[in-house]
Amino acid sequence: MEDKKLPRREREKLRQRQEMLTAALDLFSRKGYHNVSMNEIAEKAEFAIGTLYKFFQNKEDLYKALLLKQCDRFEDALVQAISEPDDEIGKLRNYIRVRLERFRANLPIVRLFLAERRGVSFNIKAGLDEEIRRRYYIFLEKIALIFETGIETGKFKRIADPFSLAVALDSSVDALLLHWFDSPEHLPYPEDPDSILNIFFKGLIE
Amino acid sequence: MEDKKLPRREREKLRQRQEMLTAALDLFSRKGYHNVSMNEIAEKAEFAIGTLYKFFQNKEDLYKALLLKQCDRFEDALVQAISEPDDEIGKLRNYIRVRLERFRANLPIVRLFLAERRGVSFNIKAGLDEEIRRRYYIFLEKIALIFETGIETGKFKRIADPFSLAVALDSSVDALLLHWFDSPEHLPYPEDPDSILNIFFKGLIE
Amino acid sequence: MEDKKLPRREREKLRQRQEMLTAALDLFSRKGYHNVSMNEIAEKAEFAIGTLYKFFQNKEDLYKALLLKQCDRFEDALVQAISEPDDEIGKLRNYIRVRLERFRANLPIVRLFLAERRGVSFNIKAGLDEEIRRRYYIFLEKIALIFETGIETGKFKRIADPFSLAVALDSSVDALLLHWFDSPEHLPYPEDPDSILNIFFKGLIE
Amino acid sequence: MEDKKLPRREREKLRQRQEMLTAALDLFSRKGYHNVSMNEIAEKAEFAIGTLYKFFQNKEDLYKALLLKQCDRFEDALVQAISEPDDEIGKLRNYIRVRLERFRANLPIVRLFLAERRGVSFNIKAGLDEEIRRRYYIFLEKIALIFETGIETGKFKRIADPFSLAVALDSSVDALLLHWFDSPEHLPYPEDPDSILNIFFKGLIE
DNA sequence: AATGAATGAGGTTTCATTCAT
DNA sequence: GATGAATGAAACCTCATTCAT
Repeated sequence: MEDKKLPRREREKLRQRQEMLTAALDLFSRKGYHNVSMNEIAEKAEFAIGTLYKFFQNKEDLYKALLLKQCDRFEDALVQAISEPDDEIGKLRNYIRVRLERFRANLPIVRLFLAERRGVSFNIKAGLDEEIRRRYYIFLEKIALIFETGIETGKFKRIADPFSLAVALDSSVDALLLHWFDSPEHLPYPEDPDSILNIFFKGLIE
Repeated sequence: MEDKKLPRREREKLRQRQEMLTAALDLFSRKGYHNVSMNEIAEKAEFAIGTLYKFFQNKEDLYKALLLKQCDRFEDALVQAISEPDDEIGKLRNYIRVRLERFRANLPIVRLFLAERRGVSFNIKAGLDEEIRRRYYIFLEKIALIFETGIETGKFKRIADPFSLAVALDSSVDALLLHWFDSPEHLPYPEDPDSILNIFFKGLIE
Repeated sequence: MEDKKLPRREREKLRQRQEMLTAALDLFSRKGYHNVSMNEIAEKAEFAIGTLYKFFQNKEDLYKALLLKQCDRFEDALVQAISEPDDEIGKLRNYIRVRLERFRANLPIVRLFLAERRGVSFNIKAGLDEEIRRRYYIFLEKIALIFETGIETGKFKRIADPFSLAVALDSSVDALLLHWFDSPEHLPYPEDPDSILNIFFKGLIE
Repeated sequence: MEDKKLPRREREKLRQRQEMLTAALDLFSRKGYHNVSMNEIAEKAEFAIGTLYKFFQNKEDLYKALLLKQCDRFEDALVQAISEPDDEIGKLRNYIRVRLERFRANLPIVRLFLAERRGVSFNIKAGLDEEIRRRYYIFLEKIALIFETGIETGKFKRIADPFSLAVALDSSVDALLLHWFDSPEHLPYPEDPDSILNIFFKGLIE
């Protein structure tokens, strides 16, 4: 990005911060927040523990920075997926496709998110889960808007309120992908986003 | 139940164990496994720490007992809901209704489950998450069977494979209810199971 | 002994105490003082833990009673061995023979003694080790007396002061027997007390 | 020694480790393994408990390091004592003299060894006692070799097998020195190694 | 600015002992 | 008198955080 414009010192610092976050991400996603020590992270990142604390006030802060950064990347990718000039069905297809890609590339991180989003907000005292849920809600509204538009333009039937549809679709995508990746033997591989979308498009009855 | 038939000593022990589990459930579900200490649980349950260890071999054991017990209760209620002599649509309605009831009564526990079921489950070394996922999978197959039967008897269209339908329905119910309870202002209250079922029944298109 | 004369109640109590001591001896000698719990002893003796505490004020007290009782038995056997109407050499032979018998029958207890007698008096705050060393010293003087008499009657040469001889003989018997029992492959079996006695009788030089 | 050549940091670490071991030795030898807590050791050594654990993985590890280090020092001193160019009698004299010195300087440690070597060794789970007994056995064989050589060169009579002689001599030295130091009033002070050696050299009879 | 040794609060767990029944 | 459930002090050990170098 515009890193080039920063003084060398600043760029160097960003690079170091990045290395710490990368090490932390790997460890957290494999072992969980409480089973990773700051020393472990420092060692993997090849910095002294003191240096780690120069960049992040404490363990929680590091975890928070890590998740929010990943959150950004996911959001960016998904928002782009549903922003491309396409009709509503195309947007939903794009959204599912990007979701699938992200799952494949980042299953460990995805699990971290799900834990924060759904569960007990294990891990952290500060309001990280709040923040993540808030952003998640904002994203869901974007999906809801697709349904809304589709309904208003007559492409979709109004079978439920748009936000509920967004929640249902999104959670189904999550759950189906998790099942596919956890136990591939129970489900056919979703080569095609439509295999998921059809569940909502076709209707079971009539 | 039949506790009355047990000798007084045994009944007393069960009651104590129950009090410990109740205290633990409350704490675990609010703060997460790693942010609750055994001393805290003992104090809340108003027992000495040593007494806690008389009833549960260690912290993990306590957590496991807690979750598996709740798991049993949920399963029983849900299996009963889908076993009543009813047609496929009726079974699904019952299932959603019972789910909703359970959510209302036990939101904290539900969060614990979701954490173990979905992600991370970094909470525990032993294979508790495995066990819970295994049981969850078995339950999903029961739901899948309802779809299967419905399809074979011509009540449902075969818009996707039955297990995928089960996953989608179940995760949607979870997600919708969580949203309803977390932020009631974003969604209409699901007075009627059909408000959820219709998402899958009607079909968005055509 | 004169148990018969005691009232039934008293005899019963003695029998119970005996059972407790037997259980404790087995456990202590196999696992060591600190690796045996009072509950374990109570369970093995088939009494309630409270009953154990009726008989012995605390764990230390139990251990003390146990060791002193065994001490008595050993002493009695050894004192008898050296009291029989025999000359000095015969007495020493008897003494070694009884020692060997005791070793064979009670190696675990013997180890407990040695620990208290030689070592750090691990185990116990109270002066158990003092008491045992005191009694051991008294016994050594009896052995010393044999040497003394033997010297005065011209049977033995005065190659060292009698108490030193007693210490040397006794510790050698201990050490040789321990070696024999621990690693039989390193040493010939002492079929005959003289194989030990000769070390002191014959003299290496001249 | 060559500590001077080590970087300052390393020397500092060694010094700290030494202070911890010294504190631990004093406490263990006075109170026994199970009656000393890690906090106690840390406090006596004037370090935080965490620092103690930086140097030793756990309590057992500390105890082990302590004993094996002392073992080395003793062995070195004794092996040197019997390696000097001297005849067999001279070697034995040297050996007893060094033993006596060590006793005077390190009675507490000696007690720890005796505990591990002789009995119980209930102190520790890991095979520390095995290791110590193994090394002790190897040392005894060196003493036995002196007797063997002395017998073959006609200096000693073959009054018993050489290993038994080694065991008897060594245990007698131990026992006599322990008695001298514990209760000086019972025995003459062994100014001269020969006062012990004569017990084995002269022969009581004939 | 970077380091990493030192810290010590706080976690889990055990077990000798008491005391209400 | 016998019981054994309940107690809680105290043990071992970890790890987030600080600060002198």
